[in-house]
Amino acid sequence: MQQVEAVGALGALAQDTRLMVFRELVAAHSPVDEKSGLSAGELAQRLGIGASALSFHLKELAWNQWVVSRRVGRSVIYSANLQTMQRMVAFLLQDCCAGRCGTDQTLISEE
Amino acid sequence: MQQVEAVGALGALAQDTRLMVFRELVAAHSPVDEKSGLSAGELAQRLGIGASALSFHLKELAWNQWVVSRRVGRSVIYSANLQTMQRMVAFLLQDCCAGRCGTDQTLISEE
DNA sequence: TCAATAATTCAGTAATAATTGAATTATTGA
DNA sequence: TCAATAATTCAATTATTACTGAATTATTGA
Repeated sequence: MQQVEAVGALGALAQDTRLMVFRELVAAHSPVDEKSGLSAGELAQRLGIGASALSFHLKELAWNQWVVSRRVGRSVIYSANLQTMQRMVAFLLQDCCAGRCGTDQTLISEE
Repeated sequence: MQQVEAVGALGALAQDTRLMVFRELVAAHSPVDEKSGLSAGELAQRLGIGASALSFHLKELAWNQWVVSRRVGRSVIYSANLQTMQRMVAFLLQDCCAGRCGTDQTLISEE
């Protein structure tokens, strides 16, 4: 990850609605179940957000790779992309303690 | 960590200058050396930022617990607070996969 | 104490971002 | 094909945020 990408990604999460959406999708996540995730409508209902606003925020999250989407019939299913978390933490701790404290190892458990 | 705190903390890092500052302090970090850190002036020089703007951004980082400061003579020394990173990742992955994928374990190496 | 250094606060300006409702696009079932 | 459902885009408004330079506060060495 690079600086500009990191600023964008952090900004994408730094918003009340988007953070709620992301955490809802993290909870709904499954590394094994291909069908895991929540539709835009389901998210709107659970979190009490207008469809328009939600769509705006989902776009922001998707653009910054926090979520991925796929269409299933009339619905669009969103799911969390946990790899972005790994890459973000690795970026933030790059050169930590000038490399002397070993944080460059794997930071979150693999899927 | 709670939602409002997390939104604030993420927003604090989601800015070009502040992210540079934080990463500079992460690189300068040391878990053992009590005197580790960089003065505001040193940071301003290294990153090419005006003193006024830097002060504004450091305040934001400090408020959100990404950095801590201490006065040493005329200088104020800033250093990264890595515990906030741990707390943030734990918050973001809370209930991950509804608890089935074990990310709730220690996420970054202890200091 | 006084000049110099280090850092922060303040005021004004410019740019960015979130929210709302209406309009639009896409997909499906009858 | 047509009405209904799901989601996104658009336009306008409001609120936040970052930056600059000047003024202020704190600390030290001569």
